Amino acid sequence: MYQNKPRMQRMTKQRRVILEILRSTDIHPTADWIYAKAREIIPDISLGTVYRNLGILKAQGEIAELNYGSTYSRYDGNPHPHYHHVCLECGRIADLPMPVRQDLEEEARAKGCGSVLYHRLEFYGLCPQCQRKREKEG
Amino acid sequence: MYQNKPRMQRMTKQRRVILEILRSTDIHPTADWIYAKAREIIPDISLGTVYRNLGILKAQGEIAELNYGSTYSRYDGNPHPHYHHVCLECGRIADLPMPVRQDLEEEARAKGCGSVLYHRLEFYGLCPQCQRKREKEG
DNA sequence: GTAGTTGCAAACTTTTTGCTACCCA
DNA sequence: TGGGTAGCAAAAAGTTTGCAACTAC
Repeated sequence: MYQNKPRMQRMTKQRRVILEILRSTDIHPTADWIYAKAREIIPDISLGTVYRNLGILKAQGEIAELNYGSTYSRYDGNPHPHYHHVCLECGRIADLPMPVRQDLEEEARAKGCGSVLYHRLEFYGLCPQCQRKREKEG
Repeated sequence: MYQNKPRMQRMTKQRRVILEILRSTDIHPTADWIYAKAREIIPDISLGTVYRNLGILKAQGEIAELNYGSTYSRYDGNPHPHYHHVCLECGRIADLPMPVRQDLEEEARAKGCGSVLYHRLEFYGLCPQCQRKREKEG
């Protein structure tokens, strides 16, 4: 939705350290946490560099970002459980008319990672409009 | 994770309008969009009021907020598809060792809401640590 | 050598909050 | 009438960006 994509990449010390930090933990850290860790190794690394590299690594598919694809929240007037389709092109979010699968929660509970009160499921792809537009443009 | 929860609630004109706007659309709008719509009805409503009421309505379970429960992004060093468990108490995010269900994508595609390239599934509840803590505290 | 990258700092965006006046129950 | 709520504006929090110096290839 917003990202820089230079043509060629360089493996700088900063980028390598950020990637190593991210690969050596499973806590799904925030940019700030990564920044603090990185400073233990490169004391004068800047937060801007951390963000820039996270963006590049994400664009390369080396890492994943856990959010809704945007910096702001969206609100849903329907508080009952249901699934969503999110368009990667225009950001449109649509309700999906498919039944909520309670059996997924059973399966998750069985893994012993804690209690499960509810779940959320989102499908990412192109909405019908953007699909059509892409076909026309080739 | 952060929210105001007054004991008693009043149904003000502002709150009613915000709720009506949210219930009368299916585009899953942002706070700003709701603010613009609300101003057509209550010209001097403020953005702060919109945010405050969205928070209250959410706490009451009248509406839902579509984000990760926090304002910042989290990063995952593992870019391969997998599911997460999010703790509602401490915010911890854990990887779930369960297989990715491609059949869910098939089902979603069949609904005709667009193409589906991948999906995301998160389970919300208490992590083992917070579960134990709650048991001890009664 | 050169184009991508860095640190720094300022800017930007979204959301929260302090305060006083207000108004719903 | 009292306490939750509104508007306003300033602050906070997270993220992005312009720029000159630097560096990996």
